[in-house]
Amino acid sequence: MTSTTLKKIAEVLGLSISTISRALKNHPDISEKTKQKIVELANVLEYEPNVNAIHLRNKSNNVFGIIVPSISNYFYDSFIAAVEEESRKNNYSLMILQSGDKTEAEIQNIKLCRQNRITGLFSCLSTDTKNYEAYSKLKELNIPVVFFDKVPEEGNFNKVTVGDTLAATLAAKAILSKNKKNILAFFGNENLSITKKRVAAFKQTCNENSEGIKLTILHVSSSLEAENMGDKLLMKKPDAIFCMSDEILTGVMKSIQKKKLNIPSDLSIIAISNGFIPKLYYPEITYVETSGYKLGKLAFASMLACLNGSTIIQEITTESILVEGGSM
Amino acid sequence: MTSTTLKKIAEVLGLSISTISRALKNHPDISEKTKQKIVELANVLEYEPNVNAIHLRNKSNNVFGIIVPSISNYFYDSFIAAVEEESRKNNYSLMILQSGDKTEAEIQNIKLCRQNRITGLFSCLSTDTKNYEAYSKLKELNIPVVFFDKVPEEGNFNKVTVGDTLAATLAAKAILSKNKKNILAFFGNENLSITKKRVAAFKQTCNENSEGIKLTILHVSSSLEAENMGDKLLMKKPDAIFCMSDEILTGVMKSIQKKKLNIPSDLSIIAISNGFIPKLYYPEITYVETSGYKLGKLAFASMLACLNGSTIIQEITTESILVEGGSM
DNA sequence: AGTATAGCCGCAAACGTTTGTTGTGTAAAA
DNA sequence: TTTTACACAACAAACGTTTGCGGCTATACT
Repeated sequence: MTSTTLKKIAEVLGLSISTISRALKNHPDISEKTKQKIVELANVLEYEPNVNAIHLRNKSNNVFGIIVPSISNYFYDSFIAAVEEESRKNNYSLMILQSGDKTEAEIQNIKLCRQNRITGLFSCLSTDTKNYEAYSKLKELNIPVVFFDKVPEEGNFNKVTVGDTLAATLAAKAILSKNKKNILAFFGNENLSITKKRVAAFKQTCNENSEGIKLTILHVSSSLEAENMGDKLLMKKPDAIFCMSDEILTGVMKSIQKKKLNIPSDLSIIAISNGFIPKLYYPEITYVETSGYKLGKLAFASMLACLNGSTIIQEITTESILVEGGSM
Repeated sequence: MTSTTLKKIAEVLGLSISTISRALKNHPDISEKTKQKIVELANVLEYEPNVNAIHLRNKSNNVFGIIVPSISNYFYDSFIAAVEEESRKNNYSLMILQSGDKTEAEIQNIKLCRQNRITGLFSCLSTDTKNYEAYSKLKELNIPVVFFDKVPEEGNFNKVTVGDTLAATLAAKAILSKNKKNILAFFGNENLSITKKRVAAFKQTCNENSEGIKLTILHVSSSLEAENMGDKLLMKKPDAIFCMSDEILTGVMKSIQKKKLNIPSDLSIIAISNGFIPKLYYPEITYVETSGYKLGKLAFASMLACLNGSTIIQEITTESILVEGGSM
């Protein structure tokens, strides 16, 4: 069975195609009686406009692209979920691409987006992407780009990020307020701006209240590495541990379980997280929330602003809150 | 800046549009010299074919739809990741929709797919979807549908599922081989075919080797419920626990950690899982693997078969393997 | 020299819309 | 009755491709 078109309806009713088109869009030029007849038949025949034809004609295709390192990630998932929700609400569809955190794949994806003449792009940079030329080209084509999470350090781009500084500060304060003295802080790849900001804020907060505090800062690049470092450094009896991400937290927690340490009596632990992983443990881990979902909503709003002609380059940051588990 | 079209290239070179089109597709009718000139200019001008025009002309749009209950789910994520990989490799794009496990949203999504004239649909049923009419309509329009994970119990549909029976059997055997006698088995919503199959297989395997075995079967519908049931039933000193899913496992594990029980000395635990959650604990939980990734690859192969005109209705099941952690 | 045969390329229609312009018929105003 | 106006609907072009068919030129064959 072939799908029904304006032409088919027109033939059945003995009217012209343009009349059908206008009737279906409730154009005032068409009389009520005619409209009724047309709408009725359209329903019977289950008319669905051909989006390709529409987009071809209108030179716009109502599709957003979205590039994430990986789709199997609770943070990006919830980001995507938020964008998807808003997109649907606003009659856009979504094209989701994974970069695998590789610059090459990222560029390939951008090209794919160009080919598909997307309306706008949400993108999260791969760890070692330093060249933003491909993005600049999109801007030349009048395709707005909103970066999220991992964003370019410079350049005139729209960015939405979690409040790294605030989040790390909150976590540090939570630790200090419990009078902890021997703090072990785990961070990720030190080249990422996200890491730099968190380290800086964490350090500063600790320094401001440094009365006999011993702070050890570690950089690890995987869950396994975090676990191994934990295995070594737990011997030194830290009384508080900070994990900058879920991935790190899972590694450290394995190390803690291995040693059968009790939380929070033997040591406290706190993380920056989206919330899923911390709630997996008992007691639940106290964390500073960085919501991918909220970030997604913000990103979408920023995108909409661009589409409505706003030329202001925005750099938005989400608020963070402390969510108490039982690990402090 | 406006994008370059065949027409533009044609004008610059003083050739006809059709010649450009053919040259770019390496049609034998066009001479090598002309081809070279054209390809060269196309590169300089960064020509990208307009997919909407192509799809309009060809009446096919190389987009697959994929409906999942939720995108924030490790199992579905890896399923999507696999399909996305294959799609890209085969020059398709993907339209990802979430049903939120609600029939209403599911139907809405199917409609969206129809509107976009997708090439094919991958769908996972919502828990209480009983009416497959919307899917039948797709088939009438010659749009192939491949169901995955949660599939219709009847009806002539293509389905790919994890090997529920085999997986549950493997898990039960693993438990029995360790000579456990007091088994607590957690299952999900008992209306789902997936649950029914797993319960049946698990029971049967236990019965076949039932020498003084006490088997308690529970149905829970959330992680929290699993945790609560665990809080109660752990008093009865089971020596082995089975969890049919990640969600249930996380609940039970909290309950176990709460009671500071030791795994595997106090009790053993085994789950059916994709593998992410079990590896979060120490010792890592032994599980029977049901890979969303593999399922995705299978689903895609099935879809391709449909597209190539195969009219055979397939019902494929993935193999499961036991992955040893330290929890048995 | 005349005809057949390639080799190379252009014409034009079609895919399904949208929309500016033009063309009817009828009713109200002059 | 003639003009003016308006309500309603049709015409046609355009969006960027693809592709069957036909046309032209030059070479090869009789």
